[in-house]
Amino acid sequence: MKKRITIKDLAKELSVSVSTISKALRDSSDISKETKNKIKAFAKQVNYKPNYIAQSLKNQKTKIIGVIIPDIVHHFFTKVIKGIENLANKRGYNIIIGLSNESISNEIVNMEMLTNGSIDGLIISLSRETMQKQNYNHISETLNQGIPIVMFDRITEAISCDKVTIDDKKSTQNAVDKLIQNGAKKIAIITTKDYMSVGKLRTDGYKIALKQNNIKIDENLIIEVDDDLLYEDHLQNLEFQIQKMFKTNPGIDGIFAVNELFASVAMKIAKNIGINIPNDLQVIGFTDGILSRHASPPLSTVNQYGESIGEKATSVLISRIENKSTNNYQTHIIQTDLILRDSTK
Amino acid sequence: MKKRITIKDLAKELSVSVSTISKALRDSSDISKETKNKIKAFAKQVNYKPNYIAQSLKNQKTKIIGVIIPDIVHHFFTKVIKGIENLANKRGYNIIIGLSNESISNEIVNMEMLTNGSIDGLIISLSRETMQKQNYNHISETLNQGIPIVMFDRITEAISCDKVTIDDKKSTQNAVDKLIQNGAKKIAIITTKDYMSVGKLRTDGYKIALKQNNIKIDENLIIEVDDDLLYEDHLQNLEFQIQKMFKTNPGIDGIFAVNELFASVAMKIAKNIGINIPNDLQVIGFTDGILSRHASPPLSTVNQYGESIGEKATSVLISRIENKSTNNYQTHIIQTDLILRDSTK
DNA sequence: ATGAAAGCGCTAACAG
DNA sequence: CTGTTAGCGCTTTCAT
Repeated sequence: MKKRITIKDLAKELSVSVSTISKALRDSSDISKETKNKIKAFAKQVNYKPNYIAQSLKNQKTKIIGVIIPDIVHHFFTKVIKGIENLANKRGYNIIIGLSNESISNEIVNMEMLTNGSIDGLIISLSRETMQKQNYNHISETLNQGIPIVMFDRITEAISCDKVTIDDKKSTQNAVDKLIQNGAKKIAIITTKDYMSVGKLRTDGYKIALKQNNIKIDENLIIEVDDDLLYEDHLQNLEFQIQKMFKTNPGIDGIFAVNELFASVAMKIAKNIGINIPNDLQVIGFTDGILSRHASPPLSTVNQYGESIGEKATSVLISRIENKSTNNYQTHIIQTDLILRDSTK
Repeated sequence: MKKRITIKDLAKELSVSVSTISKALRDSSDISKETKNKIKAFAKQVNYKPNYIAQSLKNQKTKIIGVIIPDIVHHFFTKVIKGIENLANKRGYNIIIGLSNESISNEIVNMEMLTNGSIDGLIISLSRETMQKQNYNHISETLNQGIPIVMFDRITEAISCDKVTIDDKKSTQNAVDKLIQNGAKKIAIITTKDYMSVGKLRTDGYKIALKQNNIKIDENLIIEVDDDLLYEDHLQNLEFQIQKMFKTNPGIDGIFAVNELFASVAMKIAKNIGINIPNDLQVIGFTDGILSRHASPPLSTVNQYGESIGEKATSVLISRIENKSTNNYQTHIIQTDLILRDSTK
């Protein structure tokens, strides 16, 4: 285990000052071409690597982006991270990841760890509990500290900052429209509770689509799944709710689900009851993940382009970090697509 | 945007020295209880937060663990990260994530970014290309720099360091045994190329199980899927290979697949050909992901306990970091389980 | 064109 | 018990 070589070591070896070394390595016009070349060559030869921490302290920037998400075992978030990491790396940034596990206290702890000098900016998707309690103090504090934040997916209007999201309402409306065009008359939506921005918006989109097609809204067909049901361990519960839906509302011929899990569970249950998909029942999900592609039949779904969301969030954040541009925050809308597979006609 | 408050500010306000502040905040026995209380109270009042970067520079440790994985859009890795993040946070560490995207050059770039002072230790699962080229210089260099490394899943014997893995051979053997006990006679394995440590080991386990049960090994039943086929975009290719397998080897009544994707694609194709699962064909996969649970029929599979792997890797790494214990590296084997669902009798 | 020196924020040895 | 000081590795202003 050899000691790390520092600028000081180089200076000693080459009998110049540390400032000369530093400047030469950063290509300062102060230094003659000759000296620069000599120093660079030597640095490479002895495999000198600058210490990022020291640079960070001096420059007051770490070239690290913090990313806080509710859950990593989730195809959509994973895609977003991939987009973030990809662009961040290209721009010379690393990403440090914190998981809130849908809990506000975890979210806060993570933010505190990260905002004590470790990161230049933050990309976050709020935890469910945060949205539920509508407590965003930690967010505004961080913003006040001068750390730029970009929110995505789980966003809130209560905070003014850059945001990247999709048009949940319109995307849902399009999907439900498709169901209607395909002949569906009795369309259910399987969604989440109201306080989840996305759940609410998607439900709105569903209602709009029905209205515009003169289908009257039947509240019995709006299934708001309990929170915990999002988790794998609560699958039985989810299944129970969906089973109940089919039982109490015979004749459902279309389902829009706000995520692919709900959609594929609904398909499974429908098939068990003997409902044929897509002939008797058409289903469209949200988020094009592995489940959608491998469900049987393959699930038609709204593709969210998670990687694009991640990339956009990153580019917005980096320009905020580097330009220190003032206010006029924007909400960027990323395009979605309807991918039609065999769960629709 | 208020300026961050530093120890110096506190010192000025309270008319004591910075060292008194520093010591008081770290509960040094040097300082009187009174002073400590006063200082702590004041610090809290003005919301003082230590600057991690400065601490890192001074202490020569960052309390950050680097994690490099081949791909994040992958249930298993995601589970491992969850385990890592969870334990790391509990122990006061953050994790910084790098994705190699299965490429050795990305892996190297990421490692270089991280090992220039940013991290105290590294957890890594090697990229496919790295294993293929058997080029581990970047790994040994990092080790030489004194940065501890823990490898998991995609490990190599060529490097001596701590490792966390499962008993791939034995796990596979058990699974194949089960197939045999259930009456399967003509069992195929869908695996990856030899240079993937896990693929090779699992193939070995398969062979052992057959041998011990006096079934002779038929090389035609060992399907080594091309590398690229692991990727979603190459699904058709994967399907083609599997179709061919069924065509050229009629009467297959058992399949062991080294991951859940291969297993569920195999099931889909089999069903299309009119093969009944599990009556005519029993299937067992590897890694208990979302696909397995939602396949139809639900897939019997070897559970890898990714979170446990992540936690173990983290605890080993942290004790290495904090104890600077010397050599005698260990390879830790994490238990696996056979989860029986409806794809087996 | 080069170097001396101050300082980023914090810690810790040493002195008093 | 408290303070002075040096220093982590690097950047940058200001002299020379």
